[in-house]
Amino acid sequence: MNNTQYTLLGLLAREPLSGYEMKQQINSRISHFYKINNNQLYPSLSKLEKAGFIELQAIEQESYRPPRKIYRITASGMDTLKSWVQELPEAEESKTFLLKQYSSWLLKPDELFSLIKKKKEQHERTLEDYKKRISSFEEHNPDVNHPLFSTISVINMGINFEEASILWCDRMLQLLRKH
Amino acid sequence: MNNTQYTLLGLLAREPLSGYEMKQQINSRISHFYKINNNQLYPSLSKLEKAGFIELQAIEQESYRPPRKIYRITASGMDTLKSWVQELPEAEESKTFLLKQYSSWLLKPDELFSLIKKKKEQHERTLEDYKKRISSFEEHNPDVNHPLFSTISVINMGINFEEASILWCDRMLQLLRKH
DNA sequence: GCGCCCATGTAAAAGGTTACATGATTAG
DNA sequence: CTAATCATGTAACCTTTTACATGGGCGC
Repeated sequence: MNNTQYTLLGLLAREPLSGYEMKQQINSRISHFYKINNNQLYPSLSKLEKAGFIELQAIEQESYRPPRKIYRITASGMDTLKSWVQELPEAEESKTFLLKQYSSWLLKPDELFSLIKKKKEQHERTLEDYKKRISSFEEHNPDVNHPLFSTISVINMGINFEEASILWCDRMLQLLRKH
Repeated sequence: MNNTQYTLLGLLAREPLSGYEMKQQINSRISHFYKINNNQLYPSLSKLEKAGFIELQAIEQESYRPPRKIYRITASGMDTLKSWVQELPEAEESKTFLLKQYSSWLLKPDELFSLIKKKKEQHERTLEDYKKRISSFEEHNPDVNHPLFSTISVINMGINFEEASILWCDRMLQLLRKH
């Protein structure tokens, strides 16, 4: 099981869909951080079906058009998806975290709360690391055409990302405290 | 030529290095967004050498240790790297943009300025897209265990990222205006 | 008539991960 | 005596990208 297969499960957890519809949803709704092509889609569906995580619900035929194979998720697929969502990915796998969050509605509020708390701590550690690195350069004020200029600006981008992530975690934790 | 090969060129543009040293630098300095392993490293070095973008500077042998092959970048390698850095990657390739920025010191200040301006516009477009999407859900205040809750929180994460990126672009543009 | 949409799928290639192999030295 | 470091490299596998194939209907 990989990100692609879990992503398909995540869509089917919301509603039954055909392969074609899943591709459309991925390439529109979550296109800013994930894309899929036919060669990942159709073999992945076959694998998920063989593993018993999804099953054919119906084959729709609309006159002249090619038949649409509508899949639905099974109970075992739901369980598999849920335990994947619950695992905190490594710090550098930001894509994976986003994909998991897309199915975070499957978790109990307190499960989601503790997951995001761990996520926040992860970002705080990375932020500390960046700040340590940049502090050793702080005195220098390098010219634009010195390598150090790029080194510093890349670290600054990292700092901005980590701060944005921490902000998001805080907002989520606040929201979840109300429940 | 792929990200891995350009990344190696980017390191050699700063100083001559052995393959082992390149791996160490990647897995420490820029580890938060890029990693490399032996099977990418050594074949890539061979390819870069055959293409004439890098060349052997020396083979250092320190008594008992294995010999170190020190590479340096060629003029044609420098040109290739520079034109790669100058191309704005697609919006979803944030990793690639970071890798390019690591060698942004190669560009003239006004070249870098216009690159970052384009980058900022890209993020503003994506941000608008996210805001449009979320506005259609705004009235709803879904329960934690409704799929819409996850949809909204994922879009919110996207908004935070885009805003952080725009902030970074603004800071860079301000810095570059001084030059 | 040309290209796009629908809807499934496959083939080939490129890119990336994990694990292994060598062999001397040093730190615990 | 075990594990780690230095330094190169290869083998096997998994993932991802690009391109192709079918075939009716629709817009220009």
